[in-house]
Amino acid sequence: MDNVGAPVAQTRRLGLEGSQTRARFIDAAEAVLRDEGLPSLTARQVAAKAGLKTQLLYYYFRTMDDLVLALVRRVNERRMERFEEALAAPEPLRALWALNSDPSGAALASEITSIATHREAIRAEIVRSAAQFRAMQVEAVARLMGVDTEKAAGLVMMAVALSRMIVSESALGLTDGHKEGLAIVEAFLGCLPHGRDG
Amino acid sequence: MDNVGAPVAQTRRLGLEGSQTRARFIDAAEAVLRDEGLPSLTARQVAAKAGLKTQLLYYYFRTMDDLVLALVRRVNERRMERFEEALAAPEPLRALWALNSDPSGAALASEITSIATHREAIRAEIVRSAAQFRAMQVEAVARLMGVDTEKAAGLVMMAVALSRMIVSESALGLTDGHKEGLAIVEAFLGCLPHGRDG
DNA sequence: GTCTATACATTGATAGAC
DNA sequence: GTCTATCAATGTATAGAC
Repeated sequence: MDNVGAPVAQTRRLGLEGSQTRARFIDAAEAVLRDEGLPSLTARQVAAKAGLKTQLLYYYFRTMDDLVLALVRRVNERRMERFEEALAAPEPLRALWALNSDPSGAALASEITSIATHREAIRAEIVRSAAQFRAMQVEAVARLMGVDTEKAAGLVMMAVALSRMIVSESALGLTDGHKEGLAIVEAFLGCLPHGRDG
Repeated sequence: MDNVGAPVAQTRRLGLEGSQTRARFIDAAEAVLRDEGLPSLTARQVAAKAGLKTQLLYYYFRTMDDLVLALVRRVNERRMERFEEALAAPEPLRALWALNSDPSGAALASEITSIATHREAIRAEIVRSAAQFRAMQVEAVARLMGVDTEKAAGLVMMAVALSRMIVSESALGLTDGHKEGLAIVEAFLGCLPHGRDG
């Protein structure tokens, strides 16, 4: 009957998941990660971007890793929502391509991949959500294009790889070969708009 | 006749470019960037990896940005050397594919892209060398495959994008769709080995 | 829920002795 | 060329008042 209802390994209070202030910290973390990059994703810089005190961040998140984890989960949730919206669009394949070609989403995805590569504590969550999203895209492409899963998997790999590279290079002002690369995707996907490059 | 041979805006001494100790710092910076990522690319961690004193780093490089710039230049020089070697190989296209699929090279390229995205002072050098390398690959592929420059540019974009994504995902233990994506590249390149995934 | 105050490690960088 | 000593700024994180 000892310690009934008492937190055991928790010394500090924590804010609730539904809190709006908590969401502001996640918003700020997303903006910092997208605009300034992983090395700038620090408690002080996130708090500054949110217009809140640094110490308040630790009321809502036990550690910085917890904040990053919350950010990763929210990015994935929103991506899933946008994926469902794309499937419901008049031209789902074109909408899926647009989703993958969104510069802000691609920048975030790139930074999150970087986190997965070097931060073990967060890697599993990122890998899990990436695999889930990939599988959903493959299934959708197979259905929409009427091809088998293997063919769809190859097409998705190619389209995602190409769109990521084009977006990240475009952000650097490097556009050589983009038009030509897209021509190949278009030859495969058939129904995509021409002349697109970002 | 004033200030002949005297440094004007330089308050601190600097080591020579040819120095072996300088090279050790660049080696260490490369290892840290590849293995630990950009946030760990600090003067102290680089010096620790090199087995040298942190302050000695500032004898060879005015700032950390100078060290990163020197690293970027050296990575590019070595890549050019490996590119020339690939062209001289018995099967140049296969050798070029292997060069682009080298995990250690791809990891470095990914981190360097991240630097280019967020550090203006270094971006120009990275973009310049990337454009140069891309142009050389396109020219080589056009010649080796007997296709025009535009077709070659598209193939290079696709192959580079796909190899980068496959390498970076493999490092995370994510291999879904890799086999199928490579099957498409192989259909285009024809002479590449089958079943490769790294 | 938010604040002040604080502890303590690490950061980039410099000065000057040897 | 390498060393010791040092700096202000920033990093994560905590304690406790309000």
